Amino acid sequence: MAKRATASRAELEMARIVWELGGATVRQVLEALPAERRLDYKTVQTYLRRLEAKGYLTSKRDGRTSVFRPRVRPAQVIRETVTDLVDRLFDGEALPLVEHLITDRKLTSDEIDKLRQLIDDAEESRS
Amino acid sequence: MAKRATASRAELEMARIVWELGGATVRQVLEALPAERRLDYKTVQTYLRRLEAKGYLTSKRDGRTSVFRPRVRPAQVIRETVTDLVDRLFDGEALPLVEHLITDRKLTSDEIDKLRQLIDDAEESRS
DNA sequence: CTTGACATCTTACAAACGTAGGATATCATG
DNA sequence: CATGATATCCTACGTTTGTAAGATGTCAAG
Repeated sequence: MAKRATASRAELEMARIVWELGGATVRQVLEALPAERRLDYKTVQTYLRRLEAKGYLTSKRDGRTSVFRPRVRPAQVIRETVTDLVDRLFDGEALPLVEHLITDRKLTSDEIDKLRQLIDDAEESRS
Repeated sequence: MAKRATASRAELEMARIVWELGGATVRQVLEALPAERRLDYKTVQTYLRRLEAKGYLTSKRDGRTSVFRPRVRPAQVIRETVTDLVDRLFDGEALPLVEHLITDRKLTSDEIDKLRQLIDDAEESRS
């Protein structure tokens, strides 16, 4: 595990979009941001550049534009980020966070069904 | 909701301990930290002071020692923190995070049982 | 060809963070 | 009472973060 520097909150926000699109230009990321998140083009560019420097993304020049693509697997970054949160806010226990998510964020009944399914699956693959 | 400044990662780590203990001195927080987290007494003190300045804690002098206590409800801070994470990393969707927690962090079967219970309860109180 | 529009690259810059040092007061103990 | 341990208060300081400006290049349209 090459220990890359941790990505900041704003950087992760950009990274997620790149993951979702599979790869993206600065402009595409900018446009994929929620409407209320009004950032300058240059700002987004800075974040993507920093993510590249930190090893999260690679860029390839296509004409006069750079296309950024994922370099580490999202699941990996998510794991690290969530682990850090769980460690700091929940003393390393995952369940309280799940509990918070279920009780505090009102899940729809669809989501609850889906969740039940997930649990069954998880239990099945439990040794 | 008086918009207090967001607490940093290290600060939240301290806040959690104060919540857990109900109230604590610098030394108590220091000693409650995981062994591998080797921070200076003064560092912890700085975090607690900053948390107080940001409105998360209050302090009361007891002799020559200050006792810090929670000023905002933990659940509130957790909600804000988790919401931010979910927004940035999961596009606002809570379920994928739950999914990650269930599949990626191996929950024990005890935890899975507890989880089922939580879900049933949640469904019950669903309108 | 000139002029926008859009890119990149480099640089900036204040605020927040992580982490602690110094100065100084106080309390227990030899 | 001198001394070490422990506290507080205030100050510091390099790094990261969030956010963008300036300089410069390029392509497409009039």
